[in-house]
Amino acid sequence: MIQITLPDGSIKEFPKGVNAIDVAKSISEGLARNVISAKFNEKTIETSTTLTENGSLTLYTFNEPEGKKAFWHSSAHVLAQAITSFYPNVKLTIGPAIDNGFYYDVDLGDDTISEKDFNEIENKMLEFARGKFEFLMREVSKKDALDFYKNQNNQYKVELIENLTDGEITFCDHSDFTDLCRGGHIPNTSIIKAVKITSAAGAYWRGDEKNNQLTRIYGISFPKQKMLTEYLELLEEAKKRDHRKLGKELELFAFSAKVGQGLPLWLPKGAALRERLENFLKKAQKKAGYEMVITPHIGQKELYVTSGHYAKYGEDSFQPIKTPKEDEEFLLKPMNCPHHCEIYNNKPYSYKELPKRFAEFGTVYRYEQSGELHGLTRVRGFTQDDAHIFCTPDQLDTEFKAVIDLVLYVFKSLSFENFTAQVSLRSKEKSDKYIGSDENWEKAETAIINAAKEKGLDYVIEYGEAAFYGPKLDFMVKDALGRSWQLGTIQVDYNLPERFDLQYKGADNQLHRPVMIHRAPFGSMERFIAVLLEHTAGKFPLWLTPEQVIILPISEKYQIYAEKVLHLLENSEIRALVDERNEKTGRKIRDAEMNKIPFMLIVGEQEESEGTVSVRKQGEGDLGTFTIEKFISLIDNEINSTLEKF
RNA sequence: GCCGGUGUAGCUCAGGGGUAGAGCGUUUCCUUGGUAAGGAAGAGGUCAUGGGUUCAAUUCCCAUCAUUGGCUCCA
Repeated sequence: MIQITLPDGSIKEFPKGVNAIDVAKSISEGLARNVISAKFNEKTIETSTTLTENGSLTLYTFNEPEGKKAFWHSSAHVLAQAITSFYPNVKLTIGPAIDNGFYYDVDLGDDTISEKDFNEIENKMLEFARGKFEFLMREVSKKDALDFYKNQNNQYKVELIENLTDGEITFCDHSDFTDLCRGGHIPNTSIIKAVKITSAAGAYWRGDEKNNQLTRIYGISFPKQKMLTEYLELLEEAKKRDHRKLGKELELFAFSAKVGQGLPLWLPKGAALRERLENFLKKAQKKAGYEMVITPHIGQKELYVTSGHYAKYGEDSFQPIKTPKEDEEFLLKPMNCPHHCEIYNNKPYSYKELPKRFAEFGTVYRYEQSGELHGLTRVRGFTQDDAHIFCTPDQLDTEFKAVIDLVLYVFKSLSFENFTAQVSLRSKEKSDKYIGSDENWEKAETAIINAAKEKGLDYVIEYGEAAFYGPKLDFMVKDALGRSWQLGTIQVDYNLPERFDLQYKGADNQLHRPVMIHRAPFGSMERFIAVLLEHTAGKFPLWLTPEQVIILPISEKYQIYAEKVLHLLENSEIRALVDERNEKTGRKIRDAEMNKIPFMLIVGEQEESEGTVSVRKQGEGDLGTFTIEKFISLIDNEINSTLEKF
């Protein structure tokens, strides 16, 4: 007998050789039916794996992430089987489960797969799934494994196996299909009831663009048809929140092929929205001791040679601007920091004057790869809510934490609760990507990690995500489709102060090197507004929204009263407009609801005679009759309750 | 930049080798109304751009541009 500890702490005895399904059966038949994956002593196992020693066992159904992973990983095997049946010469590479589904990277040689083929792949997968094939793991010697794939001329699997240790190599068989596999499957293929191939895309072998490009086939599968339908509906819903669609509908921004790709045009409503966001941050920054500065959009090439940007990005960037004077070259600024360093260099500083905090809504231009451009989230010209703090090494910790507070304040004011704090460090390998000494890097990395810890941030560490001059603390927020975007960022930099020879005079009457913090709570106005649009589905907080109130006269007779109400609201700094169209009230209400204007004021005979307004709240309905003063204070209260002071 | 998809009216989209359609919006007229679409008539398109094939191209082919799903990249 062996003792199995279950997640609730209970210990049960079983004969040696039981498997996860047997254990599930001992709990309930229903659980046994739904168990699709298991973990034994923190190791993922097959549900059929025989257990021969004491240990703790966790059972997973499709409802748990671990269950989904096994389900989708197993589905990837079936996908590979289906692809192989259509393209016998295909070379399989890797096929993992991902957050939403799975993919398989394959080398199709001269063949191609397009959307037209998805349907028959899905049908084939379901046909195989119905065969109720078990996933059977078996150990294979390194030699046999290599021979198996050398026979198939599959250099990819050979490369994978060469990096594995003999004795730890396993194959998985189901039906007549075999794949190199580490394990973690569902009991059999018949549990896969619904399959959707979602897209096909190019992907480089091992993620390196110097390697062959493979075809990546994405799919998702479910144990119930209904779940697939719901998933597809969810995707449709997410599309409605797409900032590109909302930006067009709400007339916030636009692009023009003539102006150029990745260069957004801000329309009146969008520009006003952006201005309000800027003012919001300026106010908080003023309290936090920042000083606004303004710098030009271009700078001499030499400036970026000094900063190191030219060596790093020069080739792949907007090329230098020439002037009639020979050898004179300017670059569009890709960053504000070099300019701010020169502002610091404008005069000598005593340690008593530090920290200096220079802030600027600085527009920068970066030649992003054409395939990387995406709505407002990835553009070629954008405005950073940038600031650079120059401080003594002693002040670094306090300053860094103060910036974290500011970022958290900004996020809270805009209801971004689901962000991830990411400590972005150097990659452990490719060190030529970075400038500066190891010593400085270590100091900077330690400073960031300590500050994040002390502030109680729930952070993750990502290697290889640092900027080339220093590590970062990034605040990541997801868009409607679950893609992560970096918004706020704080970076510690010991390098640029050296490159620009920044100094201050210390208490010892000696010159010292200041430390620099780069920070942008929004990240960029463009990306921030994009993610904000997707989060709110266009229903911005009242203080931010372009039009707060729309006045709906019941007929043309009440137009004059409507104008009067409008002026009263405008006098109280409320953004309002009158719907003076020749339409019925029902129609005006519908349009205002669709346009997501937070408050509708219906005015007719009754309101005119009483000097009141009839208030309707978007998405909620009739609130009753208010005097204008009372309505104004309703608005003020709502704004004050969402927008705390910094 | 690479691998796919897409580009038709202001917007969303249908169509298809013989130079075009719907809904919404817009304009005009009727209607003057009370909490999610009142009625009628009209205007509006070099079918992204440039080549090619064809008696004939918006439709097929190629290129370019833009856009889009990924990959790579992201100061």
